[in-house]
Amino acid sequence: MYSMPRLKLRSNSGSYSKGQTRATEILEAALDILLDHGYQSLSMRRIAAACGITLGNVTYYYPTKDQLVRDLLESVVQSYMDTFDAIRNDPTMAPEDQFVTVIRLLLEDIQTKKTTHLFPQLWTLSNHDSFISERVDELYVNARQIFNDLIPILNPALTDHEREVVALFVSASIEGMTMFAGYEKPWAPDMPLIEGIAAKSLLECVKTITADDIYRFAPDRKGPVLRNS
Amino acid sequence: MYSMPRLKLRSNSGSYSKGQTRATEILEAALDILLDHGYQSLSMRRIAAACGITLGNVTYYYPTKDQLVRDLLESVVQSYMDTFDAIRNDPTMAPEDQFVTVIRLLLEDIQTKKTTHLFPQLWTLSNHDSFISERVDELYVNARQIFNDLIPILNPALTDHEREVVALFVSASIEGMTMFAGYEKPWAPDMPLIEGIAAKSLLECVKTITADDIYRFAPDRKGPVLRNS
DNA sequence: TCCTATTTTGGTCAAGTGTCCTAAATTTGG
DNA sequence: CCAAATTTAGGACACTTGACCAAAATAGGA
Repeated sequence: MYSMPRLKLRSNSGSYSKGQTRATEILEAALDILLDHGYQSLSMRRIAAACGITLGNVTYYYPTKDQLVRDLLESVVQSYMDTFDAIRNDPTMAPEDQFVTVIRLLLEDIQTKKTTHLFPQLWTLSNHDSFISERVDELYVNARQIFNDLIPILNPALTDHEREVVALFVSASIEGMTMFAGYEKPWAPDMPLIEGIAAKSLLECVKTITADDIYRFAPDRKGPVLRNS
Repeated sequence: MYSMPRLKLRSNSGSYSKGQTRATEILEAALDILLDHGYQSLSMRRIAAACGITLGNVTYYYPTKDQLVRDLLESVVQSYMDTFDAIRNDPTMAPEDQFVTVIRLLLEDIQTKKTTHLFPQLWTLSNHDSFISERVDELYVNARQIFNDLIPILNPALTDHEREVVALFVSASIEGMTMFAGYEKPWAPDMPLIEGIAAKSLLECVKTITADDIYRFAPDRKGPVLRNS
């Protein structure tokens, strides 16, 4: 099983060893507050208190709150990306089984407090902060990569663009479960059933979907401009 | 086409006509700020400024910010519920066409600024506010009702519980598109293609899914406790 | 018109926020 | 062990926030 580290930070702050650990300690505390009490409650003083240090000490490592949040976000994103890369570079099963396994892995991760509480925050912040928006986009591009690798094997007839939209649909479908079957959500007990439905439905989708299905509601054209068949 | 009114408020505040309009004016302004600048920026003073009135005047109608936010949420939820009810009580098409039409309607609504910016906020607030959590849950129960009505027609073999989980999967899948193909999101231009994929995939899912598929990953039992066949 | 209930103003209050600064304490390499 | 670099403490600053209150202005029915 793949486990997601909480944070993966390439911290440049601190030349003494104490400074290194302190810098990560601050980000860990900030993440805890973010998950447990929301972005509203994330203040420099609260972070300092959680670390048992002084406000001035926090600002020594992260002069502005904006910088702290950005470093935190980058660390979080990096930890997810590392996991995705590990999965993608693991050549084991048949494509269909790989596809189903990844879906189940993502649905399992959704059930963690970290993912259930963090990602809606990121989606919200993305709407009004371009820096966060760009980082989150990068993360999802990386997350979809594995689907973009597998779909051409399962359904060679699709064009590149069609495949990317299908990969987006699969990924977004899974993300949509977060608010309903995530950590302590009403449908969390039914996650095993949801996994079964998602595995069957999404695998069937990528295997049998055709350009006719995809462009059924496209207003201006009945098919793609270019086909690579 | 069904249009979603911005707010549907059963305001009890104000006995004079001026008070009635003022109370709605305040909620409208609050919603605008919430959509345009996020919950962070939603302050009593900013609301007052947007209405061109005094801070004290806002607190006269909504003594606490908490009360204002709750009234706003109830009004927003009510506006969506009214729309869902209208759709459900509209007996027009064949079940399959109804199913596809509802999916497309929801995906269209996702593309509005209101829905794209409001719902991630609600999901976030739900994680740390039980009042908001309960209201949002109510809203989604109402939203899934139409799927729970249609699925038994399209697939009579499912038990009540299986049908409800399938309805959840369909609804959650659609919601998941919000962050990727919503208002001004990267995949918004591909929404027509996503509609085609969703319509084909989700209709196929509800028509062909079996208990064997659903319980494929359920650890303790191979099938439901009770079948209503 | 007048009188009462409602609406609006303008201000104060304490609490909390991010940022900045100086001096003390601590760590580390030579 | 010492000196330089780093880390920490503590405080101050200007600012925003939600809540509160008394008095003035307005609205609407009699």
